[in-house]
Amino acid sequence: MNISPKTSKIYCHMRLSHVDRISSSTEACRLSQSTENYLLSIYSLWEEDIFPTVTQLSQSLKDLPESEGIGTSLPSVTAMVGRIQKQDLIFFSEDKKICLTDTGFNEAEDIVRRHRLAECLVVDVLNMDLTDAHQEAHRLEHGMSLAFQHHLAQTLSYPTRSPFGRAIPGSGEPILPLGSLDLTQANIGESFKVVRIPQEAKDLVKYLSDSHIIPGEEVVIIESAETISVLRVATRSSEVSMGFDVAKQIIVSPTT
Amino acid sequence: MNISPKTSKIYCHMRLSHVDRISSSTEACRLSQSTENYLLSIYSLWEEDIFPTVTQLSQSLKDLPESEGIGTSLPSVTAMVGRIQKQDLIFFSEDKKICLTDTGFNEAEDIVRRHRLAECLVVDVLNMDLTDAHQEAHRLEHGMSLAFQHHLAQTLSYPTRSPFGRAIPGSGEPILPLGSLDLTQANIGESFKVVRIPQEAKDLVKYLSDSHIIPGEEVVIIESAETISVLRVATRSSEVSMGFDVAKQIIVSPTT
DNA sequence: TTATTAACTTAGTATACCCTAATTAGATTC
DNA sequence: GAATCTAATTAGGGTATACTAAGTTAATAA
Repeated sequence: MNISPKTSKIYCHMRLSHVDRISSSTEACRLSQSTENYLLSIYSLWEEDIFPTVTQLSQSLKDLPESEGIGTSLPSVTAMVGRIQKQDLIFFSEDKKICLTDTGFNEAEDIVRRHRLAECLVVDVLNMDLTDAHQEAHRLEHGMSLAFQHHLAQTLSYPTRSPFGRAIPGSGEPILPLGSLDLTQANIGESFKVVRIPQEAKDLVKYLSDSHIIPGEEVVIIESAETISVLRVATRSSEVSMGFDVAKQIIVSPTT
Repeated sequence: MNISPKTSKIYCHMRLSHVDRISSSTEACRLSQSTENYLLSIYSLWEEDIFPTVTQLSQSLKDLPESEGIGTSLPSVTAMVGRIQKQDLIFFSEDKKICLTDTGFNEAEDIVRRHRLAECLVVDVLNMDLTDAHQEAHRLEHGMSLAFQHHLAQTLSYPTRSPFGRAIPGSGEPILPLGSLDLTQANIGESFKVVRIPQEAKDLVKYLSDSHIIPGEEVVIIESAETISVLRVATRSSEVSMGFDVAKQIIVSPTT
């Protein structure tokens, strides 16, 4: 099958109204932490227009902080996915891709919101290093009640994006602002505002935040050496280099 | 055996230097949430000079918020206590009372500190209701890293007591200030400062905080009707009544 | 001293996770 | 079309946690 990712999203949602109706029954008890992790991963991939296979999901779970590779063997993931499927949070498309049902999508939005609000908490309130924010949030997210979430959002004046630039579900913010592109696509000499940076790799996050390449800051491409796939970027404070693979993960939008 | 509780505390500590030395070996991985809950309960009881039996512990675990009675059957507690004992966090005294080893005591202090700092967070930073603080903190405590703890303490200007008046371990604060007593022991007409109030029963917490009977506030006993075991107390804003059993749980100290 | 009770343990299960190793299914390739 | 390779599952086991029901032990009471 070869539907474009965007189409798949719509397809996914059309599907679920079916699936969902079949049995959205007994869900009195909260989801397990493991289940929450799975939904978080699946949602994050969905934001990148990816509907993962079991193998891909297993791969992406390995990137989750705190898990340290535990619970990510293929059989474990298969079994876990089976359990989550039984709870009607996900379903398989015909081509074996994992998709969120309506219920699953709502639950995923909730856990992602908690995660990103927690990131705001540790960075904006507790002044912790951006480098640790993702990991800390990942530990905290499971213990955040709905009331806690609301009060936290209020305290933070209803943020719409995480410190890494990820949209907080329910805030009305689009996943990416219109017209945004990754750094490799940005024109040399033009000024761009950083929208989003990667969050998993600690070293990278440290490098970027030290270089003032964080959401809200302005950057200008100075030089793009395609042969060696290195980009040279001017930031507020200095000039830095980065490989294309890293640049691809940095989303910017034109300064209007 | 009939050692007084205070004596027992000392006894306990003398013991552990033995016990601890035997095997303080492999504890690379963090404690399970369940274990943390057990240590929290045992530590809280210890603060009240109680060294619980398995049955008492089972009882006190039922009072923990969020657990909703789950995991508190006698066989479950017996088994769990056995596991925790194997980790050298607790041991049994000759008269079958559960005591913390040195390691266990340190771990317990840590989890209690996290719990009480979390209570400060939800009340002082997020402006949540005192009524919910205990429960919210109980959910959050497990996800708080050491770094998070430190930053939180700093943000809160290193508090020494929880919003309910419980001492935060490591802050140097004594469990109870010298000369403190419970409300039933307070002289009529004298002014006292509230030190500590109960935290578990939500209705009671609501009643007390609505009546301005919270740590730091001043109260005066107006009347003690022993025959009906009812105390009449003047607070900053009004006069309220309470049974002796409740008054016993409210600790005050003389206003010097 | 025996009967009763309270406190605790053991037995026997169940569930939610985790793993490695072996096998099947599906697609690709020769 | 048979060989191969990858993706996914099944097989077989393990741990931590939960339960009910059926003992056991120790103290108390008759």
